[in-house]
Amino acid sequence: MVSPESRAVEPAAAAPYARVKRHLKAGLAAGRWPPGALMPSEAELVAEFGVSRMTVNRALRELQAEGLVARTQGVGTFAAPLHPVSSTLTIRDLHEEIEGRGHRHRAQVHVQRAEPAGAALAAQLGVAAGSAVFHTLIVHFEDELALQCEDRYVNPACSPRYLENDFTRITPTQVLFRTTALWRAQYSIQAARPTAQEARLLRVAAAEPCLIIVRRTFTRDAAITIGRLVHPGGRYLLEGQFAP
Amino acid sequence: MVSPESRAVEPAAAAPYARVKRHLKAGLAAGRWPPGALMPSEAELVAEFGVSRMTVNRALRELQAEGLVARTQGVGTFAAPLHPVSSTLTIRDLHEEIEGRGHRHRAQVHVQRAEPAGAALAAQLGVAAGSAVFHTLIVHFEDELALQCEDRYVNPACSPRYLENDFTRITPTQVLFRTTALWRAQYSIQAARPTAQEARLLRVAAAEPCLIIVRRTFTRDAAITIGRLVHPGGRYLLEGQFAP
DNA sequence: GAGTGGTCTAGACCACACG
DNA sequence: GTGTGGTCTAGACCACTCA
Repeated sequence: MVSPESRAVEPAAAAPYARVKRHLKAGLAAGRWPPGALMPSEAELVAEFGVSRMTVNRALRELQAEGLVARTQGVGTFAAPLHPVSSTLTIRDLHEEIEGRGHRHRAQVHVQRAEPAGAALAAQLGVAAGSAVFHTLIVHFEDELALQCEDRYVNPACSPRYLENDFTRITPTQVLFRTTALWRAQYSIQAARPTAQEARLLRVAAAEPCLIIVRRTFTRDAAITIGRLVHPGGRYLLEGQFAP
Repeated sequence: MVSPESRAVEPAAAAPYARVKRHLKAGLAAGRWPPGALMPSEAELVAEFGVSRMTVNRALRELQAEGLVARTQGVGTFAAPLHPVSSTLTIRDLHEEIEGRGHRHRAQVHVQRAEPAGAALAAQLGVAAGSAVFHTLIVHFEDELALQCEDRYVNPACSPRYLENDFTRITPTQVLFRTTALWRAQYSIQAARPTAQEARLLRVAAAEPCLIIVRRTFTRDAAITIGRLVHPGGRYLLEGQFAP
């Protein structure tokens, strides 16, 4: 029963499900329904907004997906505790990031070959110990300043032609995105000193604090690659945001 | 037309929308529909699975929310480029994290008072320069090993009774979660040397690489708090996962 | 049993993009 | 115009929880 005119009056939240969502979000932000509190049932919202239950259900389902409410069948909908603050961290391709800043990206390739895998590496990549894996060691520069040392091992089964690329023109990340079906990624971030080799390649002091990201990516059943990304401290900042 | 018996045979994906979703996810993982490829339309999936359009629509909408497909009205559904690999990074409350490992958490409170805010800090917290803000400086130990130095400023308007807490018993994070309606968080992560004071408090060498997280949280319109969390390198590892 | 969420349907109207 | 996704409805059946 919403006339087109009334839509024109409030274009910000034309869709009924969005209106319901916005109303609930605003209430949560305002501190009505403190964490754990029982929120209105679907039936109540149906009556309040004069929409169908499916519409209300969609609003609540999306709030649940966003982690703002918790729902239990047979019990009700509750304001989420908000405890585990999960943030979205975007790891962009370095080339895009540098060019995005209007600077020039240059890559220096130090290693690009197949090597027999040691036991630990073979286990991590899920290949037989001693079998050949691809290895690249590349230093990325932003306007002549070393920004990242990228030491990467690739499972040949996932990207057989990996080594044929010219890594001064395309980054390993880009290659792997294009040739494999990424399924899962796992990473850890820590601060540490670079290895002697890394310090030399990055042209920093051996004691320079570095941000070290170890990242493993997988298809559904196999490991694609494991990479160690070393950034000189102060030259790199990971940034993230979280908004409900 | 799915009989109850056929459900019993495959309990893993009883719900039709989940079956459609699973089918599409599997196809994406298998490399059918490479990034950018046009995927089946809603009408085609309706015919293929013998379900209603709303059901198919829900499956596709959820895949879109998960970043696996991109949809454009009037055009179609496409396999997502997968380019911006966003990962979910969970910053847990330190107390829970330590206890979760079966260790003991102890907090040493060095500063707990109101202070006049300098210009820069006042601007970040959105208060008048020189007005009082709450300041806590706390070192967190895991079994007598310093794990984090937490230097935090709090907007008094958001948590007026902040200073009344016993921070050896409850962490600032917990207090703020309970007393404010968190709305948005923004953080940056980098590797650097600790300040002289931080090194002393953490009992590490001045040159020890540290993982430094600067985190600001906001309600909808005001800044709640800004915190600088310093972790001695090697004693802390941020971990994250990304799975479609 | 009453109330809750979980899900599905069959049809509908709309906005949009493209040839 | 045709095909696409975006959305809504009115009703339905089910599973679950709690008193």
